[in-house]
Amino acid sequence: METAGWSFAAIPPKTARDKIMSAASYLFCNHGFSATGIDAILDRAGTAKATLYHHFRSKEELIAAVLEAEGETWRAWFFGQLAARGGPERTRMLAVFDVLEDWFSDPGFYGCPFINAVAEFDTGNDAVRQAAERHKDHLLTWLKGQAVALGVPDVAETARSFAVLIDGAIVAAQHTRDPSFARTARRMAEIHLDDVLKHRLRA
Amino acid sequence: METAGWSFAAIPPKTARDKIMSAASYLFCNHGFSATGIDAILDRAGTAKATLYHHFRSKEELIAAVLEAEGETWRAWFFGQLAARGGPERTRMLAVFDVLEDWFSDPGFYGCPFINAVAEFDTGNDAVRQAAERHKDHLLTWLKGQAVALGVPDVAETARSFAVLIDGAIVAAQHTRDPSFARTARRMAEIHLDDVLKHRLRA
DNA sequence: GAAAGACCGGACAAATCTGTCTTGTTTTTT
DNA sequence: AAAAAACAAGACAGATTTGTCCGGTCTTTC
Repeated sequence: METAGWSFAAIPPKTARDKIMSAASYLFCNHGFSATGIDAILDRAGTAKATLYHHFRSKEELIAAVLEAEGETWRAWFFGQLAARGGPERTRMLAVFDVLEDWFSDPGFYGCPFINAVAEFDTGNDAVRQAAERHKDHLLTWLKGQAVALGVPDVAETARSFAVLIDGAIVAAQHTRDPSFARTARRMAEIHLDDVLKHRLRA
Repeated sequence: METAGWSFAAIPPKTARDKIMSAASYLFCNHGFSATGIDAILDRAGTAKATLYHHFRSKEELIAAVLEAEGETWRAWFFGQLAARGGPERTRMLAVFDVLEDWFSDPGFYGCPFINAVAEFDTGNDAVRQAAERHKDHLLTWLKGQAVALGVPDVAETARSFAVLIDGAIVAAQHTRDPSFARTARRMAEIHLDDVLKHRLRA
């Protein structure tokens, strides 16, 4: 059904644990975490309830496992796509928005699981918030590395700017189902880099 | 407790209907829509269950009413803040990010209710998605009006760019609890305006 | 070949969910 | 003052929730 490769739900499941993870990923991400019941996951996975509670102590632990797996799968796909693209440093850094557009264009695109999870649980759920923070740290680290390679004067601020653009593009694309918001974000990233690198030449 | 004025939950409730709306706003926005039960709303509101179902046919209708009221209250606050700020056109358009920073700085800030609602329900819930679209249309209309007043060549693209920056700043501030992402977004808005207006001078 | 673990199917418990209904009191309107 | 609407308090129904447990089957591993 889905062959995009950025969702854990798309990985062909072999063991019962994988079947549960795959079904839970799909349902959590498409219908929400609270709204998805254990029974619905079991139905979709075709497994027994005892099997689920053998592998996961609670629904909360299953949610954490799904978020972890979704993040890992997505990052492997995302950074893999980035690594496959060549060109000068600047082009490779801006390529994040080209890869984002591919992501947005998938018919099964449901936004960022971490953004969605924080939005749903929000106040008081530190486990979810910390998982989202870890995920975003991976991205920020990569962005900082690229910024350093580019010779950007304020590395942290450039990484923050890219993070804002990425989050904004994700949310806008999720709401409108219009993948071209990735290009809108890309244009702003371009002029941001022009701006900070121009200032560097002046100094 | 909360005096910020941008949340419906902060309006002093008088009638039982308002008490229900206020309690529902707070709980929905802070603990999630699905996770908040009718009984929890009743407890917080101090009203009877029959009263709730006298005013709202179902929980779904209550959610819709809360979203509508939250949107209306927020827009009244937001555009009121913007209207109170003077200065040249450019400054007033960029002031959206100053007002956003005030919003982010409130201890009770829980993100945008519409972003959170779409994130939670996502697939298949057109009512929520359309409510979010209506809300965002208000903002886009205002942004386009400002862009026209500024003499921006591509009004639609500038409005889209601002929308991406606004959504991105909201999400980043919600995740990190760091209001200064509004300033990061503002800087990119500045250079975006510089860029499009410079091109206009060239032509 | 035997032991161990993974898995199925479903009953079961206890709590919680949304929504209805009844009875009676308070408030507002006419 | 009388009629009408709003509200409180809570019982109740029916469905659904998470999580446990039991008995039997299959597959892997040593």
